Amino acid sequence: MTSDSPARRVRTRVAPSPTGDPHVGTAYVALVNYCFARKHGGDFMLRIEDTDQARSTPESERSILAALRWTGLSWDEGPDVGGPHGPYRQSERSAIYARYSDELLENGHAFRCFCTPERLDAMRAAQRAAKVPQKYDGHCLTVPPEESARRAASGESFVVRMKVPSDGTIVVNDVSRGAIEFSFADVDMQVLMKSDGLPTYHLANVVDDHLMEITHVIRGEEWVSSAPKHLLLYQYFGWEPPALMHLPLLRNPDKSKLSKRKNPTGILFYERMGYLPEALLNFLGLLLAPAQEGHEIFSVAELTQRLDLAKISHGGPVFDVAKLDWLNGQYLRTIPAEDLIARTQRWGFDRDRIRRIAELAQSRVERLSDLIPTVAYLFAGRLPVTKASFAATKLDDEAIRKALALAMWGLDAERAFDVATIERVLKGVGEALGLKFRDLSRVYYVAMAGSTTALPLFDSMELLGRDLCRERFRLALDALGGVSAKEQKEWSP
RNA sequence: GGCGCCAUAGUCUAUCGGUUAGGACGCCGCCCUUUCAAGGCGGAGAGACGGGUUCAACUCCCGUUGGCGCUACCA
Repeated sequence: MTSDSPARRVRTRVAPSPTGDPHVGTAYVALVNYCFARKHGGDFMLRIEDTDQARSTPESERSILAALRWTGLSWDEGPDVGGPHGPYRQSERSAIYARYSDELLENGHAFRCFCTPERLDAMRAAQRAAKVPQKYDGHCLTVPPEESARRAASGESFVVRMKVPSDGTIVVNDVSRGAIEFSFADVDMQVLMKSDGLPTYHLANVVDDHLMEITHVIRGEEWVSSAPKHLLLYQYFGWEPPALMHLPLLRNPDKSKLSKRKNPTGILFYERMGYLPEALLNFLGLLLAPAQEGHEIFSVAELTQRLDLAKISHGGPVFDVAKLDWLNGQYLRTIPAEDLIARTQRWGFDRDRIRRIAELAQSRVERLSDLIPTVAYLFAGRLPVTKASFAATKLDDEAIRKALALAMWGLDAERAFDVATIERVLKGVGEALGLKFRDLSRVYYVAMAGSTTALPLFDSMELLGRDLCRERFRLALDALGGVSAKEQKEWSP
């Protein structure tokens, strides 16, 4: 099967894990999958991979759906729209995975592993010390099937691991990278079912892609090294594997993997900053399809025409905000003025938001002409804060930086971003630093509003939203010289 | 450390053995202009390094270096 003449109806998917804020990388992967499916008259679906009970949250899932919807990309099947291959949320498919895991166990392609985390840790430590590759040593491979079944039945905790041939090689045929060969000796006996009875990514992914009739798996490069395991699973089940394609990972300007510590990575950040979804998608599209000379501006429909998986370049592209800015400007300048007004209204002037801001501002203005300057920071992106801006806080440099860092990290660890949460976290920082919140708050006013005079802090922050607040924290910290690695270690909770 | 992926200007990229190495962002300059933008025009700026193969290498091969990813009962 080639990417140009698929034998079956093309079906692609994007499968985010709801463990954090919607990431631009998800939009990037969704975009290719969407365009590829459209190009071939196929289906594009959304699946939620929430098998990590500890980290998955419904808030994150809602936020990811909202962010993806904002981009304008639409899916034919998914947890919100349904479809014939549901459920589309992995946490609702446990019975299915258990069945396939049992099948593997029965056929001898997998085995129960009763090793404790402690033994596994010790094993890895020893391997590290001996400078040998870290992988499961096969300790439970020798447990006889009857004993294995008995121990499981008696309630002993176990995981299911896949068996891997002891020698030989396996070739991963990547649509654009070509053949990539791996020795089985380098493939670990991956855990397929966790002790909580839920599958790991590897099992769930393979089972779902097969059941959902996915023909092309287009995903991030971080999956290349586990592709052999996936292929092996298809083989064990006797299923035809889908075509595989690994996209390069988006990078920070320093070439490291795009991360929120160094850059805004949230789709919603770009929304809050006032980028148009068309511009964001156009920008991401530029990383997927070579621009024709002098023709950098194109729609998703045009990208769909031009997309050629084999031609996507393999180097990890830096997410160049300057170029996104230019593109967004192009879009903003060419849409009709009526449209500009409507979009601006939708972006930051919906009735409820305006009303709330007006109520907060009312007691703080004496003339109507005071209003706009008073609330301007709520409609701005990045603020021009400098070291001098913090003079009014009357705190020393280190205290300010620590206050900012602790607040940023504390807020990052929270699921919610509302007045109550923000208040709790920031006041907690005050206690940790032994400062009266009244004094400490000035630091946050400057960072969030650019001045110690503003509408109430917690409301302002909620109104600004998590992404914009994080960016302002980051910028304020930068203005003061940042946080050294040593400080980061000392200050971390 | 092991395995894998990658390597053209600061950034995104074109080139699929023979080009003055093309375009876009950014940067600089000029023009337009009541300012600032926008717009127009122009400019500086690139094949990581070392070996091969070939009449010819950015392009193919090998090595080095560098970047990145994986190396979890996370995805």
